Amino acid sequence: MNAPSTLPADFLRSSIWAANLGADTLARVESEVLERSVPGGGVVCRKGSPVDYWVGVIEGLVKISSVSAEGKSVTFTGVRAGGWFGEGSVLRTTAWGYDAVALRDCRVALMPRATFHWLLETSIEFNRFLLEQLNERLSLFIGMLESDRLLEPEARVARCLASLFNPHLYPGGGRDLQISQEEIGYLSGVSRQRVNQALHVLGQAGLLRVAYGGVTVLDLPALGAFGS
DNA sequence: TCATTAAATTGTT
DNA sequence: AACAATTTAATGA
Repeated sequence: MNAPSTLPADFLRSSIWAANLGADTLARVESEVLERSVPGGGVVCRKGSPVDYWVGVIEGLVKISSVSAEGKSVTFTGVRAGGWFGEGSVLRTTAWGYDAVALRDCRVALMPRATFHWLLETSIEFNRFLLEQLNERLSLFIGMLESDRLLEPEARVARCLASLFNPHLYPGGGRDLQISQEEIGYLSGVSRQRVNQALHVLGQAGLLRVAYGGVTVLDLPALGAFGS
Protein backbone atom coordinates (compact mmCIF):
# COMPACT_ATOMS: atom_id res chain seq x y z
CA MET A 1 0.00 0.00 0.00
CA ASN A 2 2.74 2.42 0.94
CA ALA A 3 5.19 3.65 -1.63
CA PRO A 4 8.77 2.54 -1.07
CA SER A 5 10.46 4.89 1.35
CA THR A 6 11.94 7.92 -0.32
CA LEU A 7 15.65 8.53 -0.19
CA PRO A 8 16.59 12.02 1.00
CA ALA A 9 18.27 12.78 -2.31
CA ASP A 10 15.16 11.78 -4.25
CA PHE A 11 13.02 13.79 -1.88
CA LEU A 12 15.10 16.91 -2.45
CA ARG A 13 15.08 16.48 -6.21
CA SER A 14 11.31 16.12 -6.23
CA SER A 15 10.80 19.35 -4.28
CA ILE A 16 9.69 22.08 -6.63
CA TRP A 17 12.24 24.55 -5.40
CA ALA A 18 14.98 22.16 -6.47
CA ALA A 19 13.65 21.77 -10.02
CA ASN A 20 15.68 24.58 -11.54
CA LEU A 21 18.85 24.42 -9.51
CA GLY A 22 22.14 23.65 -11.20
CA ALA A 23 23.66 20.23 -10.69
CA ASP A 24 26.50 21.45 -8.46
CA THR A 25 24.17 23.67 -6.47
CA LEU A 26 21.88 20.73 -5.86
CA ALA A 27 24.83 18.54 -4.95
CA ARG A 28 25.95 21.03 -2.32
CA VAL A 29 22.44 21.23 -0.89
CA GLU A 30 22.17 17.44 -0.79
CA SER A 31 25.43 17.15 1.10
CA GLU A 32 24.33 19.64 3.73
CA VAL A 33 20.76 18.52 4.35
CA LEU A 34 20.25 16.07 7.22
CA GLU A 35 17.58 13.49 7.77
CA ARG A 36 15.97 12.68 11.07
CA SER A 37 13.26 10.29 12.19
CA VAL A 38 10.63 11.48 14.62
CA PRO A 39 8.31 8.98 16.30
CA GLY A 40 4.58 9.60 16.40
CA GLY A 41 3.82 12.15 19.10
CA GLY A 42 7.40 13.37 19.01
CA VAL A 43 8.41 17.00 18.70
CA VAL A 44 9.98 18.22 15.46
CA CYS A 45 10.58 21.68 16.86
CA ARG A 46 9.45 23.39 20.01
CA LYS A 47 8.21 26.93 20.51
CA GLY A 48 11.03 29.10 21.80
CA SER A 49 13.87 26.83 20.74
CA PRO A 50 16.41 28.13 18.21
CA VAL A 51 15.60 27.89 14.51
CA ASP A 52 18.55 25.99 13.11
CA TYR A 53 16.84 24.39 10.15
CA TRP A 54 14.26 24.70 7.44
CA VAL A 55 12.20 21.53 7.67
CA GLY A 56 10.84 19.28 4.93
CA VAL A 57 8.51 16.37 5.56
CA ILE A 58 9.76 13.29 3.71
CA GLU A 59 7.25 10.91 5.19
CA GLY A 60 4.43 11.26 7.70
CA LEU A 61 2.30 14.14 8.92
CA VAL A 62 3.27 17.11 11.09
CA LYS A 63 0.94 19.35 13.05
CA ILE A 64 1.87 23.01 13.42
CA SER A 65 0.32 24.36 16.60
CA SER A 66 0.75 26.61 19.58
CA VAL A 67 -0.19 26.12 23.19
CA SER A 68 -1.24 29.05 25.35
CA ALA A 69 -0.16 29.55 28.94
CA GLU A 70 -3.45 28.05 30.13
CA GLY A 71 -2.82 24.99 28.02
CA LYS A 72 -5.24 25.69 25.20
CA SER A 73 -3.92 24.37 21.91
CA VAL A 74 -4.50 26.02 18.55
CA THR A 75 -3.60 24.23 15.36
CA PHE A 76 -2.42 26.43 12.50
CA THR A 77 -1.99 23.84 9.82
CA GLY A 78 -0.79 20.38 8.99
CA VAL A 79 2.20 19.60 6.79
CA ARG A 80 2.23 16.37 4.89
CA ALA A 81 4.90 14.55 2.92
CA GLY A 82 6.40 16.78 0.25
CA GLY A 83 5.89 19.99 2.21
CA TRP A 84 8.40 22.34 3.79
CA PHE A 85 7.82 24.67 6.73
CA GLY A 86 9.66 27.18 8.88
CA GLU A 87 10.84 29.53 6.12
CA GLY A 88 9.24 32.45 7.93
CA SER A 89 11.05 31.57 11.12
CA VAL A 90 14.37 31.02 9.38
CA LEU A 91 14.01 34.36 7.64
CA ARG A 92 12.84 36.59 10.43
CA THR A 93 13.52 35.13 13.84
CA THR A 94 15.93 33.07 15.86
CA ALA A 95 13.32 31.14 17.86
CA TRP A 96 10.38 29.03 16.75
CA GLY A 97 7.04 30.74 17.26
CA TYR A 98 5.11 27.51 17.35
CA ASP A 99 5.38 23.79 18.00
CA ALA A 100 5.65 21.17 15.30
CA VAL A 101 4.52 17.73 16.42
CA ALA A 102 4.63 14.48 14.48
CA LEU A 103 1.12 13.04 14.35
CA ARG A 104 2.60 9.70 13.34
CA ASP A 105 6.07 8.32 12.70
CA CYS A 106 7.83 10.80 10.45
CA ARG A 107 11.04 11.30 8.54
CA VAL A 108 12.06 14.90 8.10
CA ALA A 109 14.76 16.65 6.09
CA LEU A 110 16.66 19.42 7.86
CA MET A 111 18.26 22.16 5.79
CA PRO A 112 20.74 24.16 7.89
CA ARG A 113 20.03 27.85 8.25
CA ALA A 114 23.27 28.67 6.44
CA THR A 115 22.33 26.54 3.44
CA PHE A 116 18.93 28.17 3.30
CA HIS A 117 20.42 31.65 3.27
CA TRP A 118 23.00 30.65 0.72
CA LEU A 119 20.22 29.46 -1.60
CA LEU A 120 18.35 32.66 -0.93
CA GLU A 121 21.32 34.70 -2.11
CA THR A 122 22.26 32.62 -5.12
CA SER A 123 19.07 31.27 -6.65
CA ILE A 124 16.35 33.36 -8.20
CA GLU A 125 14.25 30.22 -8.61
CA PHE A 126 14.47 29.55 -4.90
CA ASN A 127 13.28 33.07 -4.17
CA ARG A 128 10.41 32.63 -6.57
CA PHE A 129 9.44 29.43 -4.79
CA LEU A 130 9.52 31.09 -1.38
CA LEU A 131 7.40 33.96 -2.61
CA GLU A 132 4.80 31.51 -3.83
CA GLN A 133 4.91 29.38 -0.71
CA LEU A 134 4.54 32.37 1.61
CA ASN A 135 1.68 33.62 -0.51
CA GLU A 136 -0.11 30.27 -0.41
CA ARG A 137 0.20 30.13 3.33
CA LEU A 138 -1.02 33.68 3.72
CA SER A 139 -4.20 32.94 1.81
CA LEU A 140 -4.57 29.72 3.79
CA PHE A 141 -4.47 31.60 7.08
CA ILE A 142 -6.76 34.33 5.86
CA GLY A 143 -9.26 31.67 4.93
CA MET A 144 -8.88 30.13 8.35
CA LEU A 145 -9.69 33.37 10.13
CA GLU A 146 -13.01 33.22 8.41
CA SER A 147 -13.71 29.53 8.76
CA ASP A 148 -12.59 29.32 12.37
CA ARG A 149 -15.38 31.53 13.62
CA LEU A 150 -18.03 31.54 10.97
CA LEU A 151 -18.21 28.07 9.57
CA GLU A 152 -19.67 24.88 10.85
CA PRO A 153 -17.60 21.75 11.43
CA GLU A 154 -18.31 20.33 7.97
CA ALA A 155 -16.74 23.35 6.32
CA ARG A 156 -13.81 23.42 8.71
CA VAL A 157 -13.05 19.79 7.97
CA ALA A 158 -13.49 20.44 4.25
CA ARG A 159 -11.04 23.32 4.23
CA CYS A 160 -8.58 21.52 6.41
CA LEU A 161 -8.49 18.64 3.96
CA ALA A 162 -8.39 20.94 0.95
CA SER A 163 -5.34 22.67 2.39
CA LEU A 164 -3.56 19.32 2.56
CA PHE A 165 -4.08 18.96 -1.18
CA ASN A 166 -2.68 22.38 -2.05
CA PRO A 167 -0.53 21.61 -5.12
CA HIS A 168 1.85 24.45 -4.35
CA LEU A 169 2.57 23.35 -0.82
CA TYR A 170 2.55 19.62 -1.47
CA PRO A 171 3.49 18.92 -5.08
CA GLY A 172 2.80 15.53 -6.55
CA GLY A 173 0.59 14.46 -3.69
CA GLY A 174 -2.08 12.91 -5.86
CA ARG A 175 -5.72 12.61 -4.88
CA ASP A 176 -5.32 10.13 -2.05
CA LEU A 177 -4.18 10.82 1.48
CA GLN A 178 -3.61 8.34 4.26
CA ILE A 179 -5.03 10.07 7.29
CA SER A 180 -7.19 8.84 10.15
CA GLN A 181 -10.29 10.67 11.26
CA GLU A 182 -8.58 11.26 14.57
CA GLU A 183 -5.69 13.00 12.81
CA ILE A 184 -8.14 15.14 10.85
CA GLY A 185 -9.67 16.05 14.18
CA TYR A 186 -6.32 17.22 15.55
CA LEU A 187 -5.67 19.32 12.46
CA SER A 188 -9.11 20.88 12.09
CA GLY A 189 -9.90 21.37 15.77
CA VAL A 190 -13.02 19.23 15.52
CA SER A 191 -13.85 16.18 17.59
CA ARG A 192 -13.31 12.82 15.97
CA GLN A 193 -17.03 12.08 16.12
CA ARG A 194 -17.80 15.30 14.31
CA VAL A 195 -15.11 14.57 11.75
CA ASN A 196 -16.80 11.25 11.11
CA GLN A 197 -20.13 12.95 10.47
CA ALA A 198 -18.58 15.68 8.38
CA LEU A 199 -16.76 13.21 6.16
CA HIS A 200 -20.01 11.48 5.35
CA VAL A 201 -21.70 14.77 4.50
CA LEU A 202 -18.80 15.66 2.22
CA GLY A 203 -18.91 12.19 0.74
CA GLN A 204 -22.62 12.48 0.04
CA ALA A 205 -21.95 15.79 -1.67
CA GLY A 206 -19.55 13.99 -3.98
CA LEU A 207 -16.55 16.05 -2.92
CA LEU A 208 -14.53 13.14 -1.62
CA ARG A 209 -14.58 9.43 -0.99
CA VAL A 210 -13.94 8.08 2.48
CA ALA A 211 -12.02 4.87 2.98
CA TYR A 212 -10.54 3.06 5.91
CA GLY A 213 -7.67 5.19 7.15
CA GLY A 214 -7.78 7.70 4.34
CA VAL A 215 -9.65 9.90 1.92
CA THR A 216 -9.71 10.49 -1.81
CA VAL A 217 -10.53 13.98 -3.04
CA LEU A 218 -12.88 14.12 -5.98
CA ASP A 219 -13.53 17.85 -6.28
CA LEU A 220 -10.77 19.96 -4.75
CA PRO A 221 -12.10 23.42 -5.68
CA ALA A 222 -15.54 22.62 -4.25
CA LEU A 223 -13.96 21.19 -1.14
CA GLY A 224 -12.01 24.35 -0.47
CA ALA A 225 -15.07 26.51 -1.01
CA PHE A 226 -17.50 24.35 0.94
CA GLY A 227 -19.82 26.36 3.14
CA SER A 228 -19.09 29.78 1.69
C1' DT B 1 -1.73 -19.34 1.18
C1' DC B 2 -4.80 -19.55 4.92
C1' DA B 3 -6.47 -19.08 9.71
C1' DT B 4 -5.91 -16.82 14.06
C1' DT B 5 -4.91 -12.93 16.82
C1' DA B 6 -3.79 -8.28 18.03
C1' DA B 7 -4.00 -3.51 16.93
C1' DA B 8 -5.93 0.36 14.65
C1' DT B 9 -9.80 2.78 12.97
C1' DT B 10 -14.51 3.65 12.38
C1' DG B 11 -19.49 4.09 13.54
C1' DT B 12 -22.70 4.99 17.09
C1' DT B 13 -24.56 6.38 21.57
C1' DA C 1 -16.05 9.54 26.74
C1' DA C 2 -17.27 4.84 26.16
C1' DC C 3 -18.43 0.88 23.48
C1' DA C 4 -19.14 -2.30 19.61
C1' DA C 5 -18.19 -3.26 14.83
C1' DT C 6 -15.06 -3.28 11.11
C1' DT C 7 -10.55 -3.27 8.73
C1' DT C 8 -5.83 -3.95 8.61
C1' DA C 9 -1.39 -5.97 9.96
C1' DA C 10 1.24 -9.61 12.00
C1' DT C 11 2.09 -14.25 13.06
C1' DG C 12 2.67 -19.04 12.43
C1' DA C 13 1.24 -23.41 10.49
